[in-house]
Amino acid sequence: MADPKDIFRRVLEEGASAVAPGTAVQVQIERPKNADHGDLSSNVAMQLAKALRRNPREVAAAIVEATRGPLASSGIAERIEIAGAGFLNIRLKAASKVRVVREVLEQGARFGAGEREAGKSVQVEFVSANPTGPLHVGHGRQGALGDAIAALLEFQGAKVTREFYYNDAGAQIDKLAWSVQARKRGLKPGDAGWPEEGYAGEYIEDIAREFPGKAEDLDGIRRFAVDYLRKEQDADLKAFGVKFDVYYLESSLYTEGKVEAVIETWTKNGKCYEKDGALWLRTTDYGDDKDRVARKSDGSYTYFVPDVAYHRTKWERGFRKVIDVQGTDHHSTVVRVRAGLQALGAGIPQGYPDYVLHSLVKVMRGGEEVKISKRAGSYVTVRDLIDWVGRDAVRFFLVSRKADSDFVFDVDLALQKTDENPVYYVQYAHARICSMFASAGQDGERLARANLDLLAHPKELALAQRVSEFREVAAAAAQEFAPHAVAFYLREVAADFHSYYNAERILVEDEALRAARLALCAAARQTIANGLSLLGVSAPEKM
RNA sequence: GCGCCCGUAGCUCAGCGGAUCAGAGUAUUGGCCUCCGAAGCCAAGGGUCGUGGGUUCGAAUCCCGCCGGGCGCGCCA
Repeated sequence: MADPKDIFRRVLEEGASAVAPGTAVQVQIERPKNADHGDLSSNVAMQLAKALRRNPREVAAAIVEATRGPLASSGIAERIEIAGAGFLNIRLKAASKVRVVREVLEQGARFGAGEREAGKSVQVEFVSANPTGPLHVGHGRQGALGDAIAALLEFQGAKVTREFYYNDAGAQIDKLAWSVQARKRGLKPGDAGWPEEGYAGEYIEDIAREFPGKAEDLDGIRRFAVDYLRKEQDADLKAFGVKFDVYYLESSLYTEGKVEAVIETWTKNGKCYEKDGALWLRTTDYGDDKDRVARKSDGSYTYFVPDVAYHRTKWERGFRKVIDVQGTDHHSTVVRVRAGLQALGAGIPQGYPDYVLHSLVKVMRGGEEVKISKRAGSYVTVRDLIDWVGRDAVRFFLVSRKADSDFVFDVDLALQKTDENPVYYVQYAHARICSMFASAGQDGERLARANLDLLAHPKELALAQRVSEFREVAAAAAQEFAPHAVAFYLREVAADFHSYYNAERILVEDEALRAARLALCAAARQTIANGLSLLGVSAPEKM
């Protein structure tokens, strides 16, 4: 509540309703980049001017008049200034900028947390790789994104389930088994007798070599290969720092009759019809371009039926908010799955589930693109990236761009210029502050008692204000499923700290001033640690 | 051909429910370690925000066309 931004907003809301009774306006507050425009700014006068058909500056003047009293009693600023076309700017008093430091020290790891999703049961499904090969960089992007989105929602009070869904019995698995069998028999990709669309990767050879049974034992090979690859994926995820609460097997949807049940419900609702020997679902009733086959003429189901059955379980398990993190190559399934859920007539909302689709990662090496495909034999794996640049760098890097932007991972650059990865810049700020405390001593009592009014240097006030932005950054990132906003924000906190550190000595002789400065630095450190934690990146005390 | 996404500095990318939005990093150039960590700081140059229209007092941001790129468009998963 002590956030000056909220106070300013309330003051302006009162002012706006005094000047223009009955006019509904959403007051927007910005933080101007240009210091000449004060610390907080609003264009509410321009918005009202439109509704009132009056000159924006006149409206602004009226608001200034109406808010004089409330602003003074709020104590956050001396006065409102009118600028430009009618902007309302205020300069915050140092005391109100710096107050956040005490809150950070009190709240610790909880600083920045919100209640937007309090009490909600949320599920984030991501990675969901089939056990047919090692995880590739696309899975890495999903892992980094999904885990960060889950953490952001938890930070807003949600109870989050991280879920991994995989196909353990379909045609892909058959191909896997045949490929291993062929390898076991000494065949190589391209040889006569090599399975069509078989997996060519070297890991197939590894599995074949380690399989203790005979090449004729296809079922045994299948079980062994799936088990082998599941373990490998688990190890990769562990190295990546991602943990799942639930692994959901597609095969269970069949064995528990859930796929059949979906067809029954659709049929009962009159959403199916027979044509050309197949059973079709009227997805066009829900915005699809054309109807889709649900049960093929050979009696088997198309993939989206179990997909719908799976999402039905999400709804039935009580998840009212579900986020699926997938590559954009899956975007055509969005409409289909949603349509299928609508056709169940269970009251599932139209926009259920939410999707975060990320563009596929393009890996460049030696100036050439490395093709990413499970079916191709050679692709860059998550494990490769971790080995090359380290877990922290991979996670920070993969999450520091918005999901739908094209992503070029230049392996050579990552290899050669490890030190220039943004993650080190942020971690360095954290380590630097830790280093100061190593020489100054950790004394929470002294920090808590520090007289924050001694902080008056512009860079101190700038850092304090930056720290106070963390709450809204975390809240917005959670709402928009956009962890990259946190990554960008952390760079700014680090920049403000580094700049301050170079401009002013922190460990000064004056004990009171030193305590105040250390308190500010401790707040910055806590903010960086909290932010990095959301991204699954460590905050090292030494580097 | 249709659908979705993208096009912002040499490069990698933020900003996109309009105004105080022309930004960051990197690269280039020039400064800063007898002093808390130089993995840092300070400064400079660099962009008609793909393009042409439209809406608006005001558009990188909203709408339409076009150009360029990506991904989908199966009784594959």
